[in-house]
Amino acid sequence: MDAALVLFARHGFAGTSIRMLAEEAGVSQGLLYNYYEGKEELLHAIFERSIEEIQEDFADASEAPSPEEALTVLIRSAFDTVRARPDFWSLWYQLRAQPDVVAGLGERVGEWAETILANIEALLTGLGSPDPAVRARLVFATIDGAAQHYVLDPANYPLDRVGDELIELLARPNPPPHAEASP
Amino acid sequence: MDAALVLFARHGFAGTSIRMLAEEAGVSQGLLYNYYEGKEELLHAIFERSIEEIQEDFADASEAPSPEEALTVLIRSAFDTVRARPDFWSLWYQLRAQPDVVAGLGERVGEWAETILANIEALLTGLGSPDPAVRARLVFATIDGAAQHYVLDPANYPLDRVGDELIELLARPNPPPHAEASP
Amino acid sequence: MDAALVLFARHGFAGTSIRMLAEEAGVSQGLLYNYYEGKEELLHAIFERSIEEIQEDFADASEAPSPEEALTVLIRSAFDTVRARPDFWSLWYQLRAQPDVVAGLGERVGEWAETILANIEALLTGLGSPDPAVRARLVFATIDGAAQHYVLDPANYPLDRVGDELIELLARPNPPPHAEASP
Amino acid sequence: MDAALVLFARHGFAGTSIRMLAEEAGVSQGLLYNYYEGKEELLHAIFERSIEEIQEDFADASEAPSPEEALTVLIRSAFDTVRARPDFWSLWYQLRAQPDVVAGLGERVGEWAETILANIEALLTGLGSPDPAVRARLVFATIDGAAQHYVLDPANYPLDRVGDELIELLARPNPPPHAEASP
DNA sequence: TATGAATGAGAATTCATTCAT
DNA sequence: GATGAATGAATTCTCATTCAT
Repeated sequence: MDAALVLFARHGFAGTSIRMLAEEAGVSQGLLYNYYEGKEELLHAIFERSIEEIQEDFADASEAPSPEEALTVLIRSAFDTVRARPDFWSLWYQLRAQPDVVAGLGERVGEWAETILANIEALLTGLGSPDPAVRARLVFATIDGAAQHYVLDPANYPLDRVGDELIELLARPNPPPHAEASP
Repeated sequence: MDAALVLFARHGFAGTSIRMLAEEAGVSQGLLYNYYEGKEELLHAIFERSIEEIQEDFADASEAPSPEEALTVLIRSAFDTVRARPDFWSLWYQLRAQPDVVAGLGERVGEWAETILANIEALLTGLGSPDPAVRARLVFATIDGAAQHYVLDPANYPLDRVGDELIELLARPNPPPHAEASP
Repeated sequence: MDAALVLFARHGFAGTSIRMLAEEAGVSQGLLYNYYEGKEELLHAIFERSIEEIQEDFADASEAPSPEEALTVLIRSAFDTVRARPDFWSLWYQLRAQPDVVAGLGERVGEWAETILANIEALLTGLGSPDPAVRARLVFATIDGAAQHYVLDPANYPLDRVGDELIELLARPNPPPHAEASP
Repeated sequence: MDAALVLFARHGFAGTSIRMLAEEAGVSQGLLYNYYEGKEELLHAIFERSIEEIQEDFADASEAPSPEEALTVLIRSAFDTVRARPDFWSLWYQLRAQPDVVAGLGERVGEWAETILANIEALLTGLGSPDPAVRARLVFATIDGAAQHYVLDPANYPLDRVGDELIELLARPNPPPHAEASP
């Protein structure tokens, strides 16, 4: 699975052949079929495992004492999971636009975006954000974009500092509306 | 090329066969080879054309009177080009992590990220941003993330409102440092 | 036809495509079909023309005053025709072992070997050769072999001197049998 | 490889398709690619094997006690190898004029002509031949020509008798020059 | 006379997959 | 648990040929 994840991430799912997979893993092609029914099932297995791991990464976000800290934790753990599993995320970013592949991946996949978005929105509401729906999308877009930029160049991308900046900017309690009207 | 772009975006480059391309375009498979040496060259041609179109989309960003407005124009035109060519951007988002594909695409491709990032950074510097390098990455990440979220669901994603929010938040002149210290 | 002959000689008949032929001749592929019904017919035409030319090369062999001179003329004209049309002979040497190609070339082709062999045999009989049938094959083999060696390296092969040597050795009247038994 | 050699010899290299090869060998087309990277590599393998076999055929030529016998052995073993491997020689005679095919066949191929020629020349020098360079070419041409004529019609061509005649004529010690001047 | 768009058939090649061992 | 021989289908690509212009 590790070998497969690397190849899928690098050459795409359709661009990776069984021969490549077997070679990278150092086994015969036939052996793959003792463990997985085919390429799709292997992808499936990778997703099952990765989703569980990712859920662990995100597990403790809800225990934070304040929405502010919860948002901070959420952003940090998002970046942590990207750093821990760049190949998986790279693969996901490639595949998520292909409906036929996503469809074969089970229902849970693809829903996490909605879940995370809803979480962010709830937290922003808790923070008194004026337009939490739109701002949640903004935060989510930033997380997603930064994650990808990191994945494209892990050695140089300052993921932490971008994360801190994002938290600084958006995970702060909003001033009450009337404060804005002050001259 | 239009037919190919649609299929590439939907099924991925490797996941689209010559047969599919010919069928979608309503021609014989052989005819494709009269115009392109193969799938790769077709992809190449799509990129050449799209890059030119995109450069037009971004052409007038530098003529804005102030950094504030320039940044606004840049963000808006980024979202405009995504709205105008969602299939191309979807394809690019799928392919940009595959080094062998990107390598065959010419030098210009892949450089635009650096160019845009540098532009943003320069404008933020002009706006007096405290850490323009990091903040530029933040802005760019947000643009990229939002563009992808839009491309994944163009019918429902509130791209404009996210864009406005981003501009509101970040394309504003920064208050001089001592103002922050006020209680 | 000249262009085709060059390509056929260099890449073989089956190894030469219509596209190559059209390119080498500097015309469109379609135009070829205004003049020839197809690749085979083009080959046919090349053979028709070449056979006529070759028959002219050999025409005056029968007018020689003596078998000795006739054989000399025959050998010389054989080498002359090779020198004049190396591409054709190269092509023929490639194709003559392929029954399906030879079959499509008309009856005359392939018979010339028998004709030449019979001529040589008759002349050798005239010269009093002890075993004209075998010796005719020897002479013919030498002509054929030398012709090919010349065709493979026209710049360096001493075709004339090999011809002279062959004439010297074999196109001489044979001494009457009893002379051999002397001393 | 045996099946391929037969087909290559009969229909030419370019004229033999993978399908024909697979059918003749009684395997699927795909299987061929488990063993050879393509038609060219198969040809390559055939040549590698054949060259080794041929070298064995010629191995003992140098141990002959006299140049006369050595030349006899050389001619006989040349004809032996042709008789033993007519398909290979037929194929070689078809291909040797095609530079691109020969180029892909390794350095050894194509050199044997020079080697054999040099051998013959050395032996003829040993026999006191007046112009060994030219006469060696004559002998080699005869061998080559006769071999091809045999290959074109193995059932009827009197290869042995032609060989004997050649040996009789040319593999004899040359009389010292002054003897020729005797009346 | 000449072109180039177009095609269908076939060639070369890759692929996912099976199975006996 | 592991292999490698084997396959059939699909994929990429080439080819000879046609035809409207």
